[in-house]
Amino acid sequence: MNYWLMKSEPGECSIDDALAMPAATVAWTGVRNYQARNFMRDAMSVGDGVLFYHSSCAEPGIAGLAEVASPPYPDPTQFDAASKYYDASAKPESPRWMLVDVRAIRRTRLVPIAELRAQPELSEMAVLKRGNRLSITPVTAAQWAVIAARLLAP
DNA sequence: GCCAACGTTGGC
DNA sequence: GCCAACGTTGGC
Repeated sequence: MNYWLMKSEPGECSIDDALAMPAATVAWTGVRNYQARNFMRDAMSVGDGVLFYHSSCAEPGIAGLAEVASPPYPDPTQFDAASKYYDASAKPESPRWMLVDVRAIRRTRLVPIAELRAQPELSEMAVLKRGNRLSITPVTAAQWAVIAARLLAP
């Protein structure tokens, strides 16, 4: 079992949007970074824990808990000429972009990035590293435990 | 809107 | 394969 932090712009898909979907599940479309793709394609397993993070918004931070809900499969938006994620070089017989489904479990209080930075135990979190731009980053079991027990406890 | 940081592109 | 230019991310 692994743990991940996945960024979503709430204007595109917030934790509440995800919870409102059938089975509270969304296909994680639109990732166009190879490192992030490789995490989904090669390293994720169904049931992995996910911190649902709101980015590029007024209050960036952890907004909910989720889990990986499918094996990897081709991102359908890469083949859709009408999509902003269209990739003309990707063909159905040779897909370039893979994704997983993510099932939202619950909304949490908003844990701002500044609060994460204030936790010494989280100083090595990939998402907090200087210059980080990855939309999907690994979370260690120890980091997950700190967040779950201290920051997200009722 | 600013800007640091980093990924990608493409000429050579 | 190098590397400058460009584009994107994302917090502030």
